[in-house]
Amino acid sequence: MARSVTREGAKRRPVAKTEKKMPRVVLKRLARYHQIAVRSGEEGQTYLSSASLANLVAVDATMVRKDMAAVGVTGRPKVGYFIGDVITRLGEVLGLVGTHDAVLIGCGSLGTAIARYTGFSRFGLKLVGIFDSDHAKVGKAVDSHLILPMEKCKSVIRIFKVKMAILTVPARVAQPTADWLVRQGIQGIWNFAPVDLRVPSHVKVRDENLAIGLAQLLYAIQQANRAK
Amino acid sequence: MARSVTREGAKRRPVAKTEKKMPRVVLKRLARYHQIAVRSGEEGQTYLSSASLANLVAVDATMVRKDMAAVGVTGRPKVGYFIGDVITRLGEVLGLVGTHDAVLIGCGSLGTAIARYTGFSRFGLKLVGIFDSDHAKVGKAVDSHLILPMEKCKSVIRIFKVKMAILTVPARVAQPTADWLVRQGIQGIWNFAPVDLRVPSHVKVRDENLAIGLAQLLYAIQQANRAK
DNA sequence: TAGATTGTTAATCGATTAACAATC
DNA sequence: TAGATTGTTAATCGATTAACAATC
Repeated sequence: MARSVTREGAKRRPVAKTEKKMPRVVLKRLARYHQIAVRSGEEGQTYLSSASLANLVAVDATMVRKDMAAVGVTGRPKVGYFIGDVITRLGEVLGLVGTHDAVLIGCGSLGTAIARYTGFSRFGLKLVGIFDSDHAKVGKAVDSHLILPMEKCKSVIRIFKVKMAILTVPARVAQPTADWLVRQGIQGIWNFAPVDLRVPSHVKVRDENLAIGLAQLLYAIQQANRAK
Repeated sequence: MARSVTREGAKRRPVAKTEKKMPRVVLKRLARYHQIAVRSGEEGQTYLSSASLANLVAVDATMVRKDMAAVGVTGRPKVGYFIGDVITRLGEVLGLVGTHDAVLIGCGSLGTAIARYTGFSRFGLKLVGIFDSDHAKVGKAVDSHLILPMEKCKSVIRIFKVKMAILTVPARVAQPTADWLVRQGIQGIWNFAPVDLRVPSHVKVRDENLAIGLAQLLYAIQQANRAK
């Protein structure tokens, strides 16, 4: 009771709407909106309606409007949302502005694929070094990157003040490597090893567990066949 | 009203619990349990408690028990769940039994990385052909696979009765390629192009949109820094 | 103006958590 | 037996959807 009175009494100040932490599902949609807006912009469109976005993301139009309202993107009745606004604002919210230096650990097939992929530069991702503990790989080139020995990783992180690591090592060594990265001051780990990493709460992890995606697809196919 | 009466009146038959479709979030957890069980088994453990699973998946122990009950895995008080049961039953539910033939379309860096990766064979995934429309790539080897021309894809799908495709083509051609695959009778697409594919409802798609993962990580890192 | 679309509040739905009983 | 752990029902919480008002 007392609490609700307090809340009622307090003046509603115009808080920057980004401040409250977004739930995961919302973030996922926001990232999709952003992606669609970028692509639509490249195709020469200038406005997107909540209905069209909803259609592309397979979600209710009301939710698109709510999401947009939540991040402070305002649309125009009868027209829709201005694509420039969507890209700018969602880019801010998602933290896609500026460059993000990262190290990549593990130059196996997946690691080199990621090192070669240029699409992430759109998000400001920049690899300042790629590393492997296998000395046979050290010195080889992956596009413009030279594979460096793990021994050099520590100083690269320190010198470039790297905050983010991409982890593409075998499952077995993923956790110890992550522990080591955390000790070097890494704040975010994009993990492609099929393990759920344990890290201190100040470190953020995104587990890109591809096997889980495969399992989900196999389940869906199986369901569809069973229904028949 | 009438409906609820009908439901009440109907005898509760012991339906195989798998039949009702699992929500996405649940599936994700099930796939993780399976992964953990496999790994724990390899390490020589024989039982897993709901608490330990909950800890590894960062979820409430009650939910683990509910999930297990939902798929029909029964545990033993004071002991936990028998790892063999967990692997077998979850494998069945997720459709990880038997082999799943698949074609891979697009032998760029990500495509070849996936073609090289052997970890998915654990789920019964078997590549019966890898394809590229770039004739300069055709004939080259990716481990034990030879890159085939797209022109051959149709007959491979027909001859091997392939139901699943892995799509690792550029974003631009992803949708038309998917449309074509659907016409060839493909039932499931594992899509790595950064586009949400539109397919008929009888075709299942898993969008493995890595850029969304990156965006989510960047957001989390940004949030953590802002909080300070 | 009429119509289309955004914006917002209220209702619904479903997933998660809490509490506790059952069981080895 | 006592204790630990599973299993299940009820309460809570939060996300989604529905309804409708506001606006260009």
